[in-house]
Amino acid sequence: MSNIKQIAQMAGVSRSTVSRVLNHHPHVHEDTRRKVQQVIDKLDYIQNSNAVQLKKGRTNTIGVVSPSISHYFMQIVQGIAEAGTTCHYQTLLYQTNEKADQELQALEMLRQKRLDGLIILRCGLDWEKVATYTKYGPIMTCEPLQHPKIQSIYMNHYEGFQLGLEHLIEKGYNRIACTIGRAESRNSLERKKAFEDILQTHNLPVHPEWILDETFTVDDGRTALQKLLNGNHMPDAVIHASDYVAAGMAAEARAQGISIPDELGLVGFESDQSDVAGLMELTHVRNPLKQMGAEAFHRMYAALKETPYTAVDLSFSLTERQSTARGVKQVQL
Amino acid sequence: MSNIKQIAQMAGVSRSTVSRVLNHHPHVHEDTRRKVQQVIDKLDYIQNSNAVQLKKGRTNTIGVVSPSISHYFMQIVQGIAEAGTTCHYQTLLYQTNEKADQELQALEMLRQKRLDGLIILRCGLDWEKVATYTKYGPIMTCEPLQHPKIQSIYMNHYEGFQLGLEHLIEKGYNRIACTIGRAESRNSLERKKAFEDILQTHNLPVHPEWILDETFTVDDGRTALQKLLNGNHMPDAVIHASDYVAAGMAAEARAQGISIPDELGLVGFESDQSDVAGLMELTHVRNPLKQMGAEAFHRMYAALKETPYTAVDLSFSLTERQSTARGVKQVQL
DNA sequence: ATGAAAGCGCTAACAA
DNA sequence: TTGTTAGCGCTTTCAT
Repeated sequence: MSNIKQIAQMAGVSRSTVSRVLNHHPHVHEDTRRKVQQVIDKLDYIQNSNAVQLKKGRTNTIGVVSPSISHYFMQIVQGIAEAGTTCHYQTLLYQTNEKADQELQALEMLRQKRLDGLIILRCGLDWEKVATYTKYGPIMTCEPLQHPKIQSIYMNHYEGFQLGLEHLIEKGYNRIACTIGRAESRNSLERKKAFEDILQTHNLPVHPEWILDETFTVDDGRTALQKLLNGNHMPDAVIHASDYVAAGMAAEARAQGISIPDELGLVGFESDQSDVAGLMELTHVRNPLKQMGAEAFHRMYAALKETPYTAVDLSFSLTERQSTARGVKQVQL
Repeated sequence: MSNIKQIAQMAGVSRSTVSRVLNHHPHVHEDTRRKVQQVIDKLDYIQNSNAVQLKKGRTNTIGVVSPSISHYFMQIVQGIAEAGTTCHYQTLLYQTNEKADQELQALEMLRQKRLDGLIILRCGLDWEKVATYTKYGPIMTCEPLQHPKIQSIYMNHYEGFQLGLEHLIEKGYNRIACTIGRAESRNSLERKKAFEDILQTHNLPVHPEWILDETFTVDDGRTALQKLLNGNHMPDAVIHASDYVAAGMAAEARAQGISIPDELGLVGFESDQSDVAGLMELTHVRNPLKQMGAEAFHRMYAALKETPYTAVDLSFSLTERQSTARGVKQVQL
């Protein structure tokens, strides 16, 4: 392994000059530059970045803390990594499996200066504790959070639900139910609020029994439909917080002989770019996760460079498919 | 930020002694150790790993080159990362999007000593070129490859197809077709060979038109069924190289009023732990990707430590569901 | 059991 | 424009 000293010797210059060539400094004579470059090429020399980093006090690496490698989070990670690459930043992924010790490990890496900054997608740790690490480098999160020391890049799910609801209403559905995920999560509360607000605005009924929480899986979707069927009133449409739940409800509806979209309209919510909605011909709202990751990185970059940065607004989008195609010839699913 | 010098001063010892405490060396007096440790704790000191790495000449980090963040590859990555963590190794993910420059970048990281080793999941580069980098650290791949300098951790897909085929035959299907992916990929060739071998062994017909290649998506599965229906002979079962293709065929069969599993048995192939097979009640063969990742890491670790290691055999498994449940009461999907 | 000192490979003030 | 020099923070012989 060659080093800067050897290059200097062979080129007959000092190490500083080699360093200058390496770092594209101005004020290096063209002849010298060329001579040094020749030796560099000949020896196939490359900088030892440990040494560079030690000297410069940074690593051009940011860490990303993710609870899992589900497509949901990986979309965000991809956004971060792609944006990072263009700015010559590495992305180091810490998959925690929601374990506190894994989360702490990532924080410690920041402290050890192996990371210039940290983006936390989800974290079980107390935020005050996390905040104590901001003295070692900037920390951001993609969870909704209000904290003076931790920036939050986060989408308001109110708007996502609003988009889906307005689509349903436009299509003429007027007895609308919804499924949300964890009852008490911030996203769910926002969805619930959107649900109530939008329906009220349109003078549509809001039945408490039409808000079904703790729904996550395909099976939950099946069960949810049964609950609705056993209730006093049956809605004519359901908006979901997940494509999987929507898919489950679609499958169950088919089993029960309920026609989609005529008797029941369905809107899913894509949060992981699985093909489920396409497979089941489900209209759904899309969460721009990759853009969110890119946004997180750019904010991190600005913080690192102490550069001003204006946050970009991210928005949901809706893809219309068979499950709300009312009045259109129904294709057999 | 405190450093070893400060600790040494405050504890009234030399830097070497602090280093010894830090690295749990023997031959440190218990009193000294305690005294030093107190100062360390008090100052909230932590090693600068750049300096440590510079000194030791390694980084305890291995790189993983993946073409995408699809669940398929991420499963392998997760296996690598989990195994790595237990051995105190970091995993750095390079998502290449199949771009040569991204692949090269990962190789360069190895050369720059930012990585101790590299695991290449997929790579478009010429393997001879890749092999030139083995002088900077061990390189392994999860692609099938015979190369003196690059180890390959790889599963024989012959066995996977065999498993599925034997299941179908056991269930009494005897006119079996198959879909494979890219016609000329190594995996496909192995699958094709398995298909021909197993059927011949059981004296079952092998129609060339029952081998459908270039099938990847849900839509391909739909089209494949139509092709079969338009052919001279209709099989009574189809084994697939992908759950998505199988799902598409299932959906199309339903649309055509073909009963699954009675008129048509279906076996999928899970290569990415999506829920598609579950959603569509598909029997399928599972690829143990995570274990494969773990195996790759352990081999890498052995190479790094120059320790002998015996390769572990990985095997496919089959999950039986509705789509081959012949003779069993059929559940309405 | 402990310390002194050299050096890992590099960068950047400062001097020339 | 180039060289000299002093570190960055740490580990590790070699003495003692």
